[in-house]
Amino acid sequence: MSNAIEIPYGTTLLVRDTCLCLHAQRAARALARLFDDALRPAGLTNGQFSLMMSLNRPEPPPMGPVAKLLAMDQTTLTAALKPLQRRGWVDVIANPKDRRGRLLRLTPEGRTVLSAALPIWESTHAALEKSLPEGNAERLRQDLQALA
Amino acid sequence: MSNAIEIPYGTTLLVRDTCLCLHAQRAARALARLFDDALRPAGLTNGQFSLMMSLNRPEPPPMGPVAKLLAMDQTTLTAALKPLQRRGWVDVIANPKDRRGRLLRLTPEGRTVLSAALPIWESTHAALEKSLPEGNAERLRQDLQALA
DNA sequence: GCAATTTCTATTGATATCAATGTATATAGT
DNA sequence: ACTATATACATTGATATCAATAGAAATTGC
Repeated sequence: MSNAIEIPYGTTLLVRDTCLCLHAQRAARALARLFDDALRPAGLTNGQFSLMMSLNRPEPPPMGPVAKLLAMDQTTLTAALKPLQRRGWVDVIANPKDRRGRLLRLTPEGRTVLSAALPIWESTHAALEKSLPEGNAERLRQDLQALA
Repeated sequence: MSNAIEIPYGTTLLVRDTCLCLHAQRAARALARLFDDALRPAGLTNGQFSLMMSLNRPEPPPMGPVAKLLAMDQTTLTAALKPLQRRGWVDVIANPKDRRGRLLRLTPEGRTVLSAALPIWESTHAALEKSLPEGNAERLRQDLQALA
């Protein structure tokens, strides 16, 4: 008898075909590339666009809620802010209501960049939705929402 | 009159709620955390699990098709292989049929690690599917597949 | 008011992701 | 065979992602 560990090839195919995590990572990579390419002329990645858009509020939000909204680790958010701060598109200011925390505020330059990127997002997203069967976009949004 | 650029808050909310790319990134992050946590005792991340599982084939595959299967950049794959090679779980060998290319092969140790991780994946994925409404998992898989 | 706990964020180290570029080999056109 | 093009992969540099840890300030229990 053999001690060799064998995972049946059929099992491999099953995991490949059914793993929701793998499917989500694949789709996330593909969509990231799509929007990164489209937004490149505006100088933003898809993540930077989403982050900056989430900061366009009447009142600058603290970091915690923004990280939660984007379903990302707080340390990831800290790192993601660095290049945006460096370019002068986002200010990280003290929170007068809570001296532990910071507030994230778009600068006027940041708003200019973001508004230039907005029509690119609109056309790219419209083309994407059009490429999906009727109704699938909304259904997909709801299904994804249930995971995050 | 003012030159200030203003993106209406309503536009921000619309982008947040409808952007498929953002929804996909959020879901991908959430599922990555779920499986990373579950697989940690096995010493694998979700991405390493998917990658190693994709290498469990009758014949060791070249890098290109593996990168395509995972919908990742080829340079990402090269980088992802580094820690697996270092730990002796994957061998990168010359391709006798094409001297430009390499073949990726699980080592016996790699198969041991992978087979230990497999039941963790099974239980984690079963629990995940159970948490979704009946039929949504399969539908979601198909919708995600259409994107990647 | 004080101590214990919790919350908010930063830092460090490891891995993941991709663009840009370069090198080697294979393939196609002639 | 020769040249031009295409393919396969590595390297570098920038950003993204998270765990582990630590510090500071707020909150809670008393």
